[in-house]
Amino acid sequence: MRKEIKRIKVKDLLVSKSFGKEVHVKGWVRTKRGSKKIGFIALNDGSIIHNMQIVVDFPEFDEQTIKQITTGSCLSVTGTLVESKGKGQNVEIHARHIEVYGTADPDTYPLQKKGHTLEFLREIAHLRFRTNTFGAVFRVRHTMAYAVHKYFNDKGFYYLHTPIITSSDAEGAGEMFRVSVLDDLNPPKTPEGKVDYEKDFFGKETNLTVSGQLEAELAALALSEVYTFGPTFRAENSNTPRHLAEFWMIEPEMAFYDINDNMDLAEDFLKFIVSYTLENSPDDLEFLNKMYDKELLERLRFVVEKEFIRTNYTEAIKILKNANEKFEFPVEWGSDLKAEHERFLVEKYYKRSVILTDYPKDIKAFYMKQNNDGKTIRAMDVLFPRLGEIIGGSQREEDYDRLKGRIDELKIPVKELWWYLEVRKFGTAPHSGFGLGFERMVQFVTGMSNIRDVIPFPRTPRSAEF
RNA sequence: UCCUCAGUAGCUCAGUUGGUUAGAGCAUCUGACUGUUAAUCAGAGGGUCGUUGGUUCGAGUCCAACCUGGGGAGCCA
Repeated sequence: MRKEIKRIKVKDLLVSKSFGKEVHVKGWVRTKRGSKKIGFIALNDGSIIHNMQIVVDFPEFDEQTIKQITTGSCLSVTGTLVESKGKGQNVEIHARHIEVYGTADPDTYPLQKKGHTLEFLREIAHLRFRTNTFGAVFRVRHTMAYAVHKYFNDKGFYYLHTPIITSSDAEGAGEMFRVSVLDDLNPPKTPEGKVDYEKDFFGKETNLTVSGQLEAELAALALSEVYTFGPTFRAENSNTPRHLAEFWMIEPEMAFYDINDNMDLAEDFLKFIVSYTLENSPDDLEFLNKMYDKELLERLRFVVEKEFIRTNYTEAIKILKNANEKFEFPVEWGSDLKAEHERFLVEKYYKRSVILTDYPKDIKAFYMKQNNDGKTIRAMDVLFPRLGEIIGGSQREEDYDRLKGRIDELKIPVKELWWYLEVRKFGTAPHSGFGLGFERMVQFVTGMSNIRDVIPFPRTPRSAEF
C-alpha cells in the first residue's frame, strides 16, 4: 500500500517552488495531447482558471489507464513537481502514478476542447461548470457574494433572513408564485364557489416572496442597519436576457438614513463590490475580458473611479425633451422612463453612472416618502451602462398618516399590512433602503450578456431543468 | 405577451431560381510522430435537414401551425 500524500490544489501548486518534490493533485482532464512516447494532460480542479500540465511518459504506464484518460475524465495524479521545459506554464508534474476516478466516454461526453456557444452550454448546465467560462463566472459570483457580506458586516449591518413564504402582496412588485398544499384537482371551496384558502396549510393564501423589504424595515427600526440577501421570485412572463423567475436580491434597510445617506451608501456599496472583485478575481476577470468583452476591465475601473452623477427626475425629463434623439416612447413628465431613456442618459448624455431622484409619486411604490410638493417622492434609481436600472430605492414614508393616506388612495388592503403601519405608530424614525438584483450585478461585473449565464440553474418561463 | 431572426452530423456552420447519392471545419475512431500548448499530418465512420400538415412529378429549399433558442420591446431587479 502506497503512502498517500496530501492532495494540493492546482492554484497552490502553480505558485509552488517545491521543485523535485513528490506532489498529489486531483482534477478533470481538459485536453490530452502528445505522441506515442510522451503525453501532456491539462488538468483542472476548479481552484483557479489555469490548468496543471501533467507530463506522462506513456511507456511507463499500462495502456488501459492511458486509454481512459480522455477529455472530461477525472484523475488522481502523483508525481514530481518540476520547472516546465515547455513554454506556456512555469511548473508541471511528471506523473509517477495515475488513478482514473471517473472515465468520460469521448463518443458521448458533450464538451470538446473547442469553444461552445453559451446557448449550447445552457442546455448542459450540469456540465458547464467544467468550462473555463463558467468556472470563471461562478468563482466571480462567489467573490461578489462574499464581498456583499463583508461590506455590510464591516459597516455594522446585520444580515437578516426574511421569510420566503409570505402572505402579503402589498408591494405589488409583480406576479407571485402561489404556495399551497390543497388538492389541485378538487380544492375545498367557499360558499361563493372560490378556493377556500382557510383550509390551506397556513390558513390563508400564501406566495413566494417578491421582496424582503417590508420585513427588513421592521428590523431596521430596532437594529438600525440590516440587509437581506436571499432568493426572490417573480412569476412574470418575462423573456429577456435580464430576467429570471428565481433570483437573488440584496436589500439593505437603514434607520436614520435620509435619501442622501441612501445614495451615498448605494454608490459606495457598488464601488466596493466592483473593486473587491477586481482585486480578488483578477485571473477570471481577465479571461472574461479577453473572451467576451474587451472593454470589461476598463468599464469596471471606470465605475470605481468616477463619481456617479446625481440629478432628479424632472431634470432628466428636461434633458430628454431637449435631446436631439428619436425615442420610440414619448417623454412626458409623469410617465416612467423607458430603457431607451435610461440608456441615453447614462451612455450618451452623462457617460457616467447616474442616480435619479424625486420621481412622480404615481409611478412609484406606496411606501416611498412623499415630498412636500405633493407630486414627487424621495425615490432613487441607480442607472448603469448596458443594464439600465441596477438599484431601486427610496427614503421610506415614516409618517403614519401620510402612509395610511397613500395606502387608502391606492386601495391596498390595510388588513394585510397592519404590522407595517404599526411600526410607524410606535417610535417611528426616518429610514431608507434599496434593492439590488444580484444577478444583474454579476452580469455587469462578468460582462455576460445573458442573465441565464450568471446563475447556476436558471429558472425562466417554461424552463426549470436541473 | 408582442416584434424579429434562426433551427441541417456530437459542436459551429455552408447548401444557388425547388431537381440525381446533403457538404466543410472541429470533435470522435484508426495510423504516424520523444516536449505538446485549441499540437501537427494521413485515413475512416457519422444525417428522420426541429415537429406535424400542406403545395408540387419532385421539398433541406415554398406555405401554415406548433415546439425550441437568440436579439429587441413590455413588465421589472
